[in-house]
Amino acid sequence: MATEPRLAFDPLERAGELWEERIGDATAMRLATSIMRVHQLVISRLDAALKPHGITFARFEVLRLISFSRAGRLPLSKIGERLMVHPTSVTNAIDRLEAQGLVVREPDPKDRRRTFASLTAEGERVVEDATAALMDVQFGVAQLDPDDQQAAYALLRGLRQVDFGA
Amino acid sequence: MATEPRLAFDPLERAGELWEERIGDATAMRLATSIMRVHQLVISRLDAALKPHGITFARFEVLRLISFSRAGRLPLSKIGERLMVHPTSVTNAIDRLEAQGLVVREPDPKDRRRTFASLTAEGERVVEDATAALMDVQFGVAQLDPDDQQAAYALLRGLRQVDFGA
DNA sequence: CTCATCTCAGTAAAACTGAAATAA
DNA sequence: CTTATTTCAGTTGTACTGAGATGA
Repeated sequence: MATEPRLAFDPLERAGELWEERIGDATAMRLATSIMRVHQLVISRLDAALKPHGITFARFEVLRLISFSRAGRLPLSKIGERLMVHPTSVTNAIDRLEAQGLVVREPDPKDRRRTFASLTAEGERVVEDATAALMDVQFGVAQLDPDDQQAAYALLRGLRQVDFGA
Repeated sequence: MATEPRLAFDPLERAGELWEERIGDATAMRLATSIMRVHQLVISRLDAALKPHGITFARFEVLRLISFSRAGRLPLSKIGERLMVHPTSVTNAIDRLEAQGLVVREPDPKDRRRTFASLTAEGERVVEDATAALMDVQFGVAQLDPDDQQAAYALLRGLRQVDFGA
């Protein structure tokens, strides 16, 4: 995980200071590098919490999305759209989940280009257990109190304007 | 990049609503998923800005760190410590940068376990051009004004407590 | 001896590109 | 015909594990 060393100073803060000495304003650079680091920390916490359940966070998101669907199944294209991932990434994720016995593919009789994915009984069990495991670690953001979690979400939302008609 | 579809609604907001209907409080989940998405967007903006210069953001960070060093060179172990990446990842990054002619390895005569990395003339040119390119795109966080960039950095810092003696 | 530094070989998960098959 | 959906084959960049060589 490469998180052990724990220096006496904050490496990102230090990088920001050097940047300001040598180059200029470091505000944007500090935020960008902190997003990189926070992502790395949070994803490793989530994947560690999910490891006993045999899935990664990316696959959890697929399972959770299917479990939320009204009909209990979703076309792969819809999964890619909602999760904002490439079609080939969906194919790959469903391949792996199917090999694990957590989802099954079914053809759509009404539109034979389409393939549905739905959860197996085992998939339903895993998604429930995985959900509990993620809530136990507060989704890797436990160091912030709920007000700050909400505030951080609202601020980061501005960086996702491409995701909604803003 | 998988950013084109641009739905009429925000998929993360929708996921949060479903979570609250079906499971419960979605505050932590919303922040965690938004960190994943924002990371994906920012890294793709940074890598796109750097592509004409032949490097990724991860490699840019290595070049920038070396260029900031007093002696113009750093032992690989120091690079890994400051960038908080695994030793084998440093070896790999330096391998690639060396193959590109942007850095050179030199042995440390005082401690022959160590290897220094320093920039070539071409490496110095590339890091300056790349820095300008990143500032042109405001490090991929241009959608936030500087006050919000600063506020977001401060909030995210709480998630990095493992990085400093907090 | 232990410990630090670096490298190597191999693995893994994810994202991408380009191209194709199928069917609406 | 064009377009949508999914898949396939292959590549890339990164991170990891385990092991080893070297030397302080």
